[in-house]
Amino acid sequence: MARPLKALQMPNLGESIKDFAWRQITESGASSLSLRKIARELGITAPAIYNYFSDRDALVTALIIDAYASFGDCQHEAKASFPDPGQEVERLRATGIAYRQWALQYPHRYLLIFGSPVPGYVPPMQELLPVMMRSLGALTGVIAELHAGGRLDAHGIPPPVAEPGHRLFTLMGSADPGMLSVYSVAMLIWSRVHGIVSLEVTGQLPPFAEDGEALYRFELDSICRQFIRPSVAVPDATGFFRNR
Amino acid sequence: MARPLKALQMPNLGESIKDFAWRQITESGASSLSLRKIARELGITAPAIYNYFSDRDALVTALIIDAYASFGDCQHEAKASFPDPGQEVERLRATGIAYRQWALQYPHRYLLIFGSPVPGYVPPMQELLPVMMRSLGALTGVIAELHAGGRLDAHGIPPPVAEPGHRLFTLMGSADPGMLSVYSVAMLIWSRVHGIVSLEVTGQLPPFAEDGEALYRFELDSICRQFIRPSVAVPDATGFFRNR
DNA sequence: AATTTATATTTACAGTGTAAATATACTATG
DNA sequence: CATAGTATATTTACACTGTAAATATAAATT
Repeated sequence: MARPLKALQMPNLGESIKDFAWRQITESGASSLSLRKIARELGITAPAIYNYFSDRDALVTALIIDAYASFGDCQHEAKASFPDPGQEVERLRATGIAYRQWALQYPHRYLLIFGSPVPGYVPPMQELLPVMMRSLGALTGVIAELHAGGRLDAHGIPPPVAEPGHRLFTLMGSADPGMLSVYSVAMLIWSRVHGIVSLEVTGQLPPFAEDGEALYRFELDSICRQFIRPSVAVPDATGFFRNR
Repeated sequence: MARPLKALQMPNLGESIKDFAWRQITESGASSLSLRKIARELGITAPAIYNYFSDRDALVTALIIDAYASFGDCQHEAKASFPDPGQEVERLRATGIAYRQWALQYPHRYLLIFGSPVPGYVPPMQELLPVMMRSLGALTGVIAELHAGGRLDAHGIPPPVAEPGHRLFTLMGSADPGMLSVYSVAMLIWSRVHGIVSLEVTGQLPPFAEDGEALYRFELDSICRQFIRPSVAVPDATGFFRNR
């Protein structure tokens, strides 16, 4: 037999391959992903997969893109849960909480994105940049809104080096150079959130600190304390907007 | 031939295997580590390695332990560069700077420790805990010294859950339960430092923020601002030791 | 009806980690 | 000194892996 009748074929084989790949990753980790094993479970031969993915790396890239989509959806949903003006702080906290929840709910997706799990795989940044920017866009969006509302404290933050036309401007949705340090704030917050969550997900926190949730909530609190001014029209003893 | 003359044998074959493994990791990444390739370059056959390492994983564990030793040395040296009483803040900054420098100098060692690079490898925590604790001990030591000098601000920090006899007490070198929140501070600082450095080393910072050094120095500054009180006998307008 | 294209299969190759059996150099013991 | 035991290697073999090449056939197109 060379090719089965269409009636016997599996519909959407491309999606099925990804499904089985995810199942395999979830069961035994991303490192043990095997085209042959996927084919075996799908009842086809291994080279047939090459009709849908030119490479094993192409499959991994497709999985990463899906993971980023799931992650980005989660981030944007969390952000949209506090849509009203004046809810910027709650919006920021919600995206932060959602970050950790998503990572704990889908540790393998998280590790596929932020770890380096698959043997010889090198991520094609050019292809991944759009989905990376979209998911990061939830955070940068919140920060930009805080900035617009005059509640962002970005003093002393080193702005990234970027000439006009740089992708950072398109990410921020603005060509205002003053937005660049706003963007640096997003990177700093991202790195803090990522730091504690990555340690927790990879199991490097548990040997030392058992209660990841408490640590994480403290970290979110101190992030808010550092980068957010108290609400407008609440001057302190020394002056306006001077909470440091 | 079954066994070459001792005169022709390579001395310290066990060490040589690790050397070639490191060279291989440095050249083409930890994921492409191959016993056969090591044996080929060493002029022996692959199974001969099993006389020195029971497993491929055993070899990886040995490499990780070496990497931790290098990392721990670097941390403790940085700490020892400001040994005098009263230099606690400089001591903390020095270990922070050293953390990033070591990671950038030996990215593959860093990734071997903090990433999950080798295919099916699962780290044997019980075996690695001592070297992990030693390298983390530099940071916890500095924090403990800040605490002893009355310059640590740990208010609001959730202490880890630990009954007497827990390894955290041995790590802190004290059975004082009050030291536990001190320990949480170390975890928080570690996670922040790790977050920004891991993004930079894995190349996930560059697409967005080019100048990692500036961001890192800012992060160290804000860490110091958050957790360190101003020096003694410098009361502010509202009272002593009330810098928040 | 003939041709092209899409989707498989079969076969094959080079690579991997590692288990088993085997052979020899070195070391210790009777 | 002879002999047994141990350490260190080789050879062989197995079950995997990703993937390239050639081939065959169903479905779509001309």
